[in-house]
Amino acid sequence: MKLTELKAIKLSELFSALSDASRVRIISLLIEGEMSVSALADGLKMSESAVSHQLRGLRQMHLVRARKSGRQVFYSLDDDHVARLFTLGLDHVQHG
Amino acid sequence: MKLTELKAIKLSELFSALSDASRVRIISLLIEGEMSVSALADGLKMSESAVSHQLRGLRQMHLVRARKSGRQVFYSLDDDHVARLFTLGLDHVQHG
DNA sequence: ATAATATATGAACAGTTGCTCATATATTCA
DNA sequence: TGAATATATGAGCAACTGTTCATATATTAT
Repeated sequence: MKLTELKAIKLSELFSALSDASRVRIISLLIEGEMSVSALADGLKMSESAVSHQLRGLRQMHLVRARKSGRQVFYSLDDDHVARLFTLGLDHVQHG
Repeated sequence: MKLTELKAIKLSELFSALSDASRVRIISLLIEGEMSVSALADGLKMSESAVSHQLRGLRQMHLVRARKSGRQVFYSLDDDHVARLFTLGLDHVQHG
């Protein structure tokens, strides 16, 4: 399969979004449903700042979307490709 | 989905293996079939040293396997999870 | 208005990454 | 044996990453 350099970069950027354990754990929680920044921070025992920084990256990659409600912001997965990549990868890690 | 820290790390390591454009391009060529280091270097216009360094990482992640023949080493994808992750990701990049 | 809460953001810093260059190892050929 | 070829590896370095800390913005409550 011949890949243009641009597509190779885009593809690597997509995988980069999942290339950190903190982000993987964030995704793993969001698979259950939307969650606020502080709920994520609590659940992952990370600082809210660190979570917020990571969410920004995930947002920019269109892997998550934000919904603001009052002073909270609820994040959820942007589309099902994300969950499919996640579970396919998990498959490889667990068995393969 | 509750992930242990260990699985989160393993999963992020898997995605890290695909988080660089050079490695993505290597995988894209290996999807066609096995290829020697120098053929990869030629096809990708990378130095053989750089390709070899990247192949080592991919080998350690069990994404590619090596077959030695004479003084050449032919690399191929280690299992089909790799190709599936690749094409699913490409899907997301092209449409989604 | 002021204070409190939830999130976002910038700077800075340690750790990591991917390359180049030099060198080492392994295999083939003369 | 010695030279040539194919690949691997280590050091070194510039670029990137993920966190913390301090601060900013936005919303709600008093």
